[in-house]
Parts: sequence; structure tokens; C-alpha cells
Amino acid sequence: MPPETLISAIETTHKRERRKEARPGELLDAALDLFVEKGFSAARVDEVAARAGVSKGTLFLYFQSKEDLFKAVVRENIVNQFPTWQEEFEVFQGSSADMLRYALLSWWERIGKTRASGITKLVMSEAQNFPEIAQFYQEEVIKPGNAMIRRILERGVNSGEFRQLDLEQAVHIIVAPMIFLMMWKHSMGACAASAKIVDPEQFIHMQVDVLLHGMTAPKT
Amino acid sequence: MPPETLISAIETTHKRERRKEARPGELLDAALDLFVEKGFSAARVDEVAARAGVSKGTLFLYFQSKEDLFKAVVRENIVNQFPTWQEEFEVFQGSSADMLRYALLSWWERIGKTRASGITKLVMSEAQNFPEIAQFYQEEVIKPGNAMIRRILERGVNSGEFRQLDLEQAVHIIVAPMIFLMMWKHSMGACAASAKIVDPEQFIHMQVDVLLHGMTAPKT
DNA sequence: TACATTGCTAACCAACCAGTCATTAGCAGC
DNA sequence: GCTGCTAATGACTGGTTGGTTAGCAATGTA
Repeated sequence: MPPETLISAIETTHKRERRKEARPGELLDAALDLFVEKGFSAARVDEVAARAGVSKGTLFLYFQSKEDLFKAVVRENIVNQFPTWQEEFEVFQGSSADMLRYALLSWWERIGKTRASGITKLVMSEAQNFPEIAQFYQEEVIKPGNAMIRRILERGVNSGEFRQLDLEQAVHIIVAPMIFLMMWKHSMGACAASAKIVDPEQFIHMQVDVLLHGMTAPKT
Repeated sequence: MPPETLISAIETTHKRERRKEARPGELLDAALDLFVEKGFSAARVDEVAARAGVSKGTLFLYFQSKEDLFKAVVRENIVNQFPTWQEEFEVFQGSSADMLRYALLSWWERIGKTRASGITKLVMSEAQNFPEIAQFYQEEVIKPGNAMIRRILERGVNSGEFRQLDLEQAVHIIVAPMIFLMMWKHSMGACAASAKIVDPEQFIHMQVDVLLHGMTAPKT
């Protein structure tokens, strides 16, 4: 009986407070935890509510449905980050290689490293079973995200720093290892000990290095 | 009532045949379909049986549990492929760059393109919720798979064709885009029309090209 | 036809869950 | 202390599911 112990452990203090302002934030926080931990379909609304210290009924007072709750979590934790990046890139000085490296590293800092990376993993995992979520994520996260990467590449190609590239495809090549990193962190990485990638930041540095210069030995 | 129509549509012909030999294969085939389509936890044992034209009871006659069924599917569709590759690589003539390109393209031909790619996606997706499956996959698929990639890289480094690389990390860099391709195909790729990667083979070619030579423009 | 073998099935069990709604109780104003 | 508003609750509904098993029926044999 793990739920009981969990619930009692949490709600020892408060009996029935009225805190209309604080509830949504607390629910979103608990929901992020559970969605990341269990996935969308396996996460139980009951448990989200319990972890936020309220009953299931209360949760449905603030969010129309489980799906609605999830969308709110995504907006709170990912979509909200885009404007900051946008601004940083607009004033960025330096080579496009540096810009790319900065983009990937700061992405790791703000998304990959945090709980938010679990959301991306979740969406990739369950898109098939929840097409509306896939659609939503495509529009609000993937499209804007890809656009940002694309702009960096364009900048590099236009300045002659990068060679002529099929931009559509190149964006995927940049993004793929980052998605992989998030997937791994929240799947195999969380299980088998031997499955740990030693250091994600080191991985990103090597990734950028290979992206820029390749693996082939320089001619001597 | 979609299950009814499905079942009736399938079992119109046979009433109660005794075909001990054929059952396991048919069940494995149906199971692959459903696991790929729905994922491990969402796939219903009932439906697997129905699609194979038998009752649920029969399925449990041939496989101890849902998990056991899944392991059999993995062995049938992925693990069985390894010896072939092994042999091919052992007799491979040509540059390590060609070998790498060949490895990724033939991997796409035999796994990525086929239903089997859905298994990898499934495992990455649900490893957290089913640690035993993660463990199993790590041992029987990931370790051997990584070892094969590693051998290609070692070959290239030893011959001086590739520069000195952190092999552990480099393996991940090779594998990451392939995993991504499978994930994408079975998640976003199956949903939003705009989310289609135009051509996986083209993606792989460009990927190999970038891996070997990088994106930086050659000095003029 | 009678009989034995055994592949196969239907019915069953115990447990689970998103979402609803009538009821309860916290709190602000008087 | 009382009252009215409404935030919060939790029992309930209608629908799930993996796994078990007692018994039926297809096949081979005599």
C-alpha cells in the first residue's frame, strides 16, 4: 500500500485549506514530476493530486482534463523558455560555430539537464497513442524550436562559414543527438548502471566538434 | 465496438483448428504488430490473440506472460539478425568510411525500415516503467550492437583513417541519429504530416557525410 | 464406432482508473 | 456568532485488463 503511506506522509499538516492562487502552480509542479516519472498514460491523476496535497476533484476544478493538465505543463516548462533564447540569439556576436555550440550547451542547461527533458521524451514515446498531444507539441514546441536552429545554420551558410547545406535535413542532424540525449537520460540511462553516458556535456562538446570537423583524420 | 468487428472479420473462416506448430509464429507476428502499434503496456494481450486467430487462453499456453511474449518478439526480430552482420563485417574489404556507411544503410534496410524499428522505440519509451525489459534489451541488443559499431571505429582509428576518438562517446554519436530516426518514424512521423522527414536514406547519407567531413566550409 | 490425447476456448477474477457531482467546510463580511 | 459564497472533497460510475482454469472438441488410433 504505497499510496496510503505517500498520501499520509504528505498531508499530515494541512486539513482543508482554501488557496485558490497557489493550487495551479502546485498541481503543475506535481504533474511534471509524475508525467516525467511514469509517462502520460501511466501517470495517475489521483497521484498527481495527492502529491500536490489536494484531492482528485480539486485537480479537475483547475484543469478540464488530464490532457489539458499536460498541455499546461508543457507551456509552463518549455514554451515559456523560447522568448529568452530568441532574444539571446538576436544579439549574439561571434562565429556561427560558437553560436551552435552555445545553443546546444544552453539547451542542455535549461532543458536537457532539468526535469523538462522528460516531457520531450514522453511526447516522443506516446505520440502514437495520443495524436492530439503530438499535434499540440509539433505546433508549439517542435516548429519554433527547429526554426531557431535553422536560423543559426542559415547565418553560418550565408557568412560562408558553413558549406552549402540542405537546411531541412541539417536541422534534423543537429537536433537528433539532443533528442537522443533526453530519451536516453529518461529511459535506459535511468535503469542499467552500465547504460550511463558518462557526461552529457562532454558528449555535446564532442558532438559539436564532429559536426563541425568530422571524424576523418586531417591530411598530413 | 471495434474489437468485435475485428475479431469476427478475422475468425470468419476457422472455428477451432489444432495447429501446434504454427501458433507461436503467428502469435509472434501479431504481437510484433500490436507492440509496435500501441507500445508494451497499451498493447492488449486479448487483441494479440485475436489478431493471431486464437483466444487469449491459447496465447498463455505458448508464452508464460506478456513480458515473455515480448522477449520472444525481440529475439525473433532483432537478436536473430546479429550473426549475419557479424559475418559481413568480418569479411568486409574497403575503407572504414565505406564500412560505416554500409553499416548504417544496411541497418536501415534490415531494422529501421521494417516493423522491428518499432521495438527499439518501444523499449526506449517504456524502459522506465518496465525495468526488467530495459535490462533484457541492454544485455541482448544494445551491448552487442554497440560492440559492432565500436569495432568499425577501432578499425578506422587503427588504420589512421579516423582521428583519435573517445570510442565510448563516438559510438553514441554514431548511434544517436539512428535511434532518433526510429523514434521519429514511430512517433511524430506517424502523426503530423508536416513532421515527416523527407527521406530517411537521404538523411543517413548526409549524416555519414557530416560525420566524416563536418559542416565547416573547406578553406579556399 | 469408441476412446484417449491434448490443443483450444469461454467464463471468470481481482484490481484498476478518468471524470462527475452531491455534499462539506473554510473564510470574509457583517 | 452568524451567513453566504465557493473551494475542496470523495464516493461512485461505467469501463478497463492480465492472467487462470474447467471443460469442450479436433485429431489419431484401434
